[in-house]
Formats: sequence, C-alpha cells, structure tokens
Amino acid sequence: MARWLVKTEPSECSIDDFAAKSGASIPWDGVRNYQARNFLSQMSEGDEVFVYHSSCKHIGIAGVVTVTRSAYPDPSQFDPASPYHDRKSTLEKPRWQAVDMSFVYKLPRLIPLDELKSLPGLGDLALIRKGSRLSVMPVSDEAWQVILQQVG
DNA sequence: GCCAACGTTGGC
DNA sequence: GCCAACGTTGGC
Repeated sequence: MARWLVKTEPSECSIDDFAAKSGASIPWDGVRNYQARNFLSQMSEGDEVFVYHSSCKHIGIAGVVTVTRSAYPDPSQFDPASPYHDRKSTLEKPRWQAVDMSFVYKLPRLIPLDELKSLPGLGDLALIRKGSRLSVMPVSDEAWQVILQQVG
C-alpha cells in the first residue's frame, strides 16, 4: 500500500466535499501535468492519500482519502465542452489518466503549510520544496507518520 | 492582486 | 535541440 498527497483548491473539491459524499467515490480528474499523471498512474486501490488545500485562506493538509479505482483514461480529455479537453487525445491514445477516491477521515485540525515546513524528516517531500508545483506526489511512510503525529 | 517559479509551446 | 515567449500555479 502506497501513500500520496494531492493538491486541490477547496473551492473545487475539498475534504468536506469528500465527507459529504462519504461512501461514494469521486473522480480525481483534470490533472494535466505529466509528472503528476505518472504518479496517478502508479496509484493502486487501497492507497492512502493526503488532501492538501491550496490557493485558499487556510493552506495545508486537511484529511485523508483512499483510492477506490486505479488509473483509467480521464473522460474530460475527450469532452470538447470541458475546460480539461485535450484535442490531441484520442480514445486509442489517451494522454491523461484519472483515479477515483473516497473519504476516509478529516484531520482533527488542518496542518498548515508553515507547520509542515518546520517538521524534520520531510526533506524529500515535493510539497515543501520551494517553487514546486507538482500536484500529485508520493509520500514516504516516514513522512506520513511524521505528519500524522502532529495531530496525535 | 502581485509576482516568482515553473512547465509547455513553437519558431528557428 | 535550443530557448524566448507565454500561460499557469500557488504562496503571500
């Protein structure tokens, strides 16, 4: 079982949106960065994922979701009406992948970015590297534990 | 809203 | 294959 972190603007899809659909799966689509896509493709059913809220008032890790369906071609790439449409994608050769995820739990408190930056043992986490824009990234077992310890 | 850092595109 | 220009991300 692997562990990951995904960024999301809470106005798009927050941990509360997952909680509101607890028990149901939500597609994680619209990823349009090759490195992020490659990580999406490596996800397996049952993997655990931190949900990080970005570009908002309270920036930080808000909760945990789990992968309920591993990578499949992201339908939005074929939809001309979607902002994620990619005219270079074909059914035979899709460029982009999506996974499905469902709610596991919300953290008792949000762990702010400042606090994450102050933690030892997260050195290799792309999230806290200056200038990193990667929106899907692996989290080592050690980093996962260090982060969770912050909230007991 | 600003802007630094980044990834992608396209002309050459 | 280089690299300038452009569009986007995301913290502040």
